[in-house]
Amino acid sequence: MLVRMPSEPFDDPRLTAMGLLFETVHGVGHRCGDVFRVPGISGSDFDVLIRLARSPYHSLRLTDLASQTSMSTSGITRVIDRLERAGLAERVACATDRRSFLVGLTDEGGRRLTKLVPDLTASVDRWFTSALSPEELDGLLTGLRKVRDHVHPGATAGAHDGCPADEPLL
Amino acid sequence: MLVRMPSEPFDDPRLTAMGLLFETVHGVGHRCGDVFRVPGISGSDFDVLIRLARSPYHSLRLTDLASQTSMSTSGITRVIDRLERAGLAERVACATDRRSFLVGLTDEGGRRLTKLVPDLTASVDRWFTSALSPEELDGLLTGLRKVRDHVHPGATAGAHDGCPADEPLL
DNA sequence: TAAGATTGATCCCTCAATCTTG
DNA sequence: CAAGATTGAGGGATCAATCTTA
Repeated sequence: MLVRMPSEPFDDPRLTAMGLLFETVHGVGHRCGDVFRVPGISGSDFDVLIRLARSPYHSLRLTDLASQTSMSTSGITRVIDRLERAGLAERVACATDRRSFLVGLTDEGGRRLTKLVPDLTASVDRWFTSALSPEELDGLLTGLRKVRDHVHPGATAGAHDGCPADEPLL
Repeated sequence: MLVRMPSEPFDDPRLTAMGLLFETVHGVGHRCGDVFRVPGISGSDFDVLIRLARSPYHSLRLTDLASQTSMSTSGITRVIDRLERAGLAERVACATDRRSFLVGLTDEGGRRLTKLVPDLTASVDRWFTSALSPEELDGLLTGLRKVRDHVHPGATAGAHDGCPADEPLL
């Protein structure tokens, strides 16, 4: 205990930069999370829902959801279990590959999302984007985009390439 | 299923900005996390260890760790349980307030951290800071700092104000 | 053999309730 | 009563193993 240690390596600017990055999202998540945590939806649930809403025919394969969200396939399985149990999404067997499932947004899922998004947008504005000038925000987003592409190429993976029909599910 | 929905509210730039923020940290965490995950240290464990290392006398109160890290006091209790079990930190009863504990870094904890940090710094450099030009990084950090201060004032809380002795623990 | 999905075990965190001390 | 810390219950994520299909 109580070793006298050179604090230099612990104050490396790259380390503090990472610390800042984590503290910031943690804080933003904490502030904005209440919006969907109240109606019993987790952050991952919301992430999946909005990705479905933005996809053609409101559907994606489980695998594509996994790679887009950087979650394990196991994790996605459980998210969809929850959403299906809540009636917000549903699995549809893939016509061209019998190993695979598409996940589609239900009407109720769409309604819930539509109800939720304005509040969330306001909250994000309140706690994140409005804290910066347009120039500052632009600088931040440019940096983020570049880092994101560096650590996670394929963030937009599976936007309907192989299996999923380019036709409505039903 | 398959409602035709206006995708406009779902593509609100503030929402995509938040999505980008989350994707980025998630990606960076995933890339750099192996450095400490391998020797069986979680992200929160590391966060606590390095905060201790940076504090005077390598010690902080549980409560202060909680507010600095934005974790619940319960969460901090369990982190310290793990670190104590691993011999990397130890509780010391607070002399001036018998409800409170200081947590101090052990010699072994200091060694482990010293061993870990260079690898981590290299990994952060590899996956985060080196992806940007100095100007871009500067813009990113400026924005982050501003948002962080907005959502989480008191990030530096408890840097020895009340209880903790301004003297060595032992 | 590999890809898509699921299951069981386990880890980490939070909330609510509780105990002790100020 | 308020503050510091701990405990039990429960949610959410991962890994490794497994099953089915390509």
